[in-house]
Amino acid sequence: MLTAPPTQPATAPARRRNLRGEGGLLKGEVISAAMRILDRAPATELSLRMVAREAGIAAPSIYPHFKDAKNLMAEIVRDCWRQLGNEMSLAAAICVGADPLDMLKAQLGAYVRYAMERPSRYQLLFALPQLEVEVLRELPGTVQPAYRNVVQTLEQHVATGKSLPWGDTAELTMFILSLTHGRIALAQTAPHRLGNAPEGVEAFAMKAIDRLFAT
Amino acid sequence: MLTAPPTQPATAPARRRNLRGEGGLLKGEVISAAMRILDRAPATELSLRMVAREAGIAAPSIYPHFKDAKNLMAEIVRDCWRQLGNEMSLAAAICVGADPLDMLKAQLGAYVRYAMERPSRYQLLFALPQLEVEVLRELPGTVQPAYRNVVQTLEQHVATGKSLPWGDTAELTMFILSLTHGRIALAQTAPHRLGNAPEGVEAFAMKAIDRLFAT
DNA sequence: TGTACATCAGTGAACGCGCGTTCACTGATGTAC
DNA sequence: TGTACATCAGTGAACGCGCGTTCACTGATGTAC
Repeated sequence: MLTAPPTQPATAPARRRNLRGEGGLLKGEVISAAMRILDRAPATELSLRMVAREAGIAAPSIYPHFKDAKNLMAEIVRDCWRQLGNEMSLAAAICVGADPLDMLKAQLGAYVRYAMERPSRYQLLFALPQLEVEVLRELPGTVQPAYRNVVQTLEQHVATGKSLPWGDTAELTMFILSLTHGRIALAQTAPHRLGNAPEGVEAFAMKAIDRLFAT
Repeated sequence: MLTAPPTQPATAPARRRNLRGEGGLLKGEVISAAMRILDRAPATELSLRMVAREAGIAAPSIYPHFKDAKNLMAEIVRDCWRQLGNEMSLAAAICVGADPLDMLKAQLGAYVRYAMERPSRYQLLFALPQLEVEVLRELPGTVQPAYRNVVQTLEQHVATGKSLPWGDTAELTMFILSLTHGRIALAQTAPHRLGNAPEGVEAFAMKAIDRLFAT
C-alpha cells in the first residue's frame, strides 16, 4: 500500500554480457539502473526485480553481486548519500578562500538543489530506518560527509573570530539542517498551499542563513 | 521493498456483527484498528488486509465502507491530521489568556509529542503525495487545522503590539514548522549520532522559540 | 596451431507470499400480514 | 401471536499481480596441453 501508480514497465534493452573477470562491472550497472529509476519514479517503486529489469538482466543475476534485496537497497542509499556529500564538497571547493558564510550558503544551496532536482533520491536518504540493523551500523560513515561539510564550514567561521548565533558548531549544524530538511520535506509532501517552487526553497535557506548570522 | 520485518500476524479476535442499521459502526472500528496497527508497526506495513485482520473481519468487508484501499488510506491519514490538530488546539485552549508565546510553545510541544510518541502516525501524515489526486484535492482542509493553529497564535502575538522576528505570520509559521518537522524527521530517521531523546526534540523546539523571539 | 576442458557470467522456470479486488453466498435481524 | 419474507452485515473462495528467492542449467570465454 501507499505506492503510487506504476510507471511504464522499463523494457529491457539488449545487453552484452561482461567479459571474463569483468563480472564486477555489473554491480555498478545495477546501481546506475536504480538511479535511473529514481529519476522518473517515486522511491517506493524501487524493488530488486524492477532494478534488474531496468539493468536489462534477470532478477537472479543480482545475487552474485548483492547478498539480498535489503543489501541492494542499502548500497543504493549509501550511493545517494555519497552523491549528496560530493555535491556539497564540490560547492565548497569552488568558493574556497571566500568568506565561510558564503561557503555555507553554497553548500546549503547544493543540498537544496540535490533534494529538489532528485526528489526520489533525496527521499531515499531518509528511508534508512527501514533497513536492517546490520546496515544501520555503518550509517555514521555514510551520513557523515554531508553533516561534516557544514560543521567544518562553521568551524572555519569560528576560526575567523566571529561568533555563532546558536549553540556550538554541532548544535548549529543540527539547527540549519533541521530547518532546511524540514522546509524541503514540507515542499515535497504538501506541495499545494505552501509556496514550493524549487527556487523558493533555496531562497528560503539562503535568507535563513543571512538572518541567522545578521548581527 | 523497503518494508520492515512483519510484526505478529494479529490474530483475529472474535467479533459480533453489528445490528441492523448499525453497519456504519464498522467504519469507525476499521479506522481504530488502523490506529492500533500504527501504534506497534511502521507505517509501511499498513494494508487493507492487515487492517481487516486487526479489526477481526474479512478483507472484502472493507468495501461497503471504503471505496477502495486508496480511500481507506486517505481516511486514515485524514484522521491522523485531525488528531494532531485537536491536540494542538487542546494545548492552546489550556493556556488561553496567557502570553501568545507561551501558547505557541504549548502548541508546538503538543506537536512534537504527537510526533515522537506516535511516530508511525506522524510519518503517515506525510505520505499524502502517494495518494490519488482526487484525495489530494481535499488536502488543504485536512492539513489546515495544524497550520492555522500556529498562524492564529502568531496573529495574537502581533495583536499585542509586538513584532515578529521573521517575515509575516504565514512565513514565520513556515519557518517554525519547517524547523520542528525537520528536527523530528532527523531524530526519527537517523536516531544514532543525533541526540534524539524525545525530550531532546521538544527542548530543541522550545529553545528555538525562545531564541527566535528573544530581543 | 588445434582441441579439450574448466571457469565464469548470467538465465529460465518455479516456489510461496501477501496484496487488492471480485463474486456468489449465508444467515441473523427485523417487518408485513 | 405466528409465519413468510426482504434486507442487511458480513463471509469464503478464488483471481491475477509483483515480489524475493532457489535451483539446476547454458553457453561464451579463456587456458592447458
